[in-house]
Amino acid sequence: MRVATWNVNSVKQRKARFLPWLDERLPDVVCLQETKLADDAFTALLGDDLAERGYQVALNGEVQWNGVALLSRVGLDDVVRGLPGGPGFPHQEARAVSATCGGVRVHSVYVPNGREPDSDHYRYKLDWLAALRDAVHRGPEAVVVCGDINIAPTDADVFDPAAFAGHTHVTEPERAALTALLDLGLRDVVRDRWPDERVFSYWDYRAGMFHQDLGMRIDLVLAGAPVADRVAAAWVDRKARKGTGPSDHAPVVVDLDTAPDGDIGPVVPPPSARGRTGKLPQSRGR
DNA sequence: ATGTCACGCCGAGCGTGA
Repeated sequence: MRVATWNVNSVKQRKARFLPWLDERLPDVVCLQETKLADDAFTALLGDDLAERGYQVALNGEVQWNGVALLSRVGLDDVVRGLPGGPGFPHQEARAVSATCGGVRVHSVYVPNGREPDSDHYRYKLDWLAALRDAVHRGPEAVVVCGDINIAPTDADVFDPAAFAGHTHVTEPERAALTALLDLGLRDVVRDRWPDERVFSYWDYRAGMFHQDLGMRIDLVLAGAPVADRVAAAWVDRKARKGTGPSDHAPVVVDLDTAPDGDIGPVVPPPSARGRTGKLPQSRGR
């Protein structure tokens, strides 16, 4: 089972990059962040394209900012939108959606940026992370938290720690909030796979930062032990950051080996085995 | 001192967010 997460920075602006990427990488589960689109507009934009490819869709979007999605072709059950009891700014924003896909509880999250240390938005970020921890804590051990976490776990996850001193994404309270989440038994599977490599997932659009590989690793896949033990590959898809019209984030891709009991969840037949339209039933999720 | 994008707004360029 291939799980991918990608902050697309507007799915409307990214459609021409997203669909070819989907057809090349063929992920079974896709977590999207910063879709920047209300749910009806998302469905109008991509509903048919995703149904043709066998994906069910769970959405939590809003008109202008934020927005997350969860796509799955290995089942999409028990969808939860948002973080129950989570904080707002001031209202609850569209930053989380979760569902059970192929036997794994999958969370697609877009953690608040924090803007400036000790700002209202920074405190909101810490509160939001605490609510995420609570939600994961209440759920099963077979869990994966995927998304734009907006925290560089260590100084090795930024191109120059000195350049980030006093800024968000690297402060002790943010890292402590991430550690509290990891302490539930989650593992940062990309760092586990590449312990000593320079691995970034985000590069500012400005100043040729990508070209110089001056980035940060803030898009993470955090897996509970039953999932982390199945990781066969974990990597950042830098190719998706190249060329024209990219997001400022690259996708993170994780392959899971077959579960110990051999249950890989519902299997979607290939297009040739489908009906005349090549389409599968749509998700009933809004 | 954001070398960039993307958003709404309603018709262009500005304020906001990252």
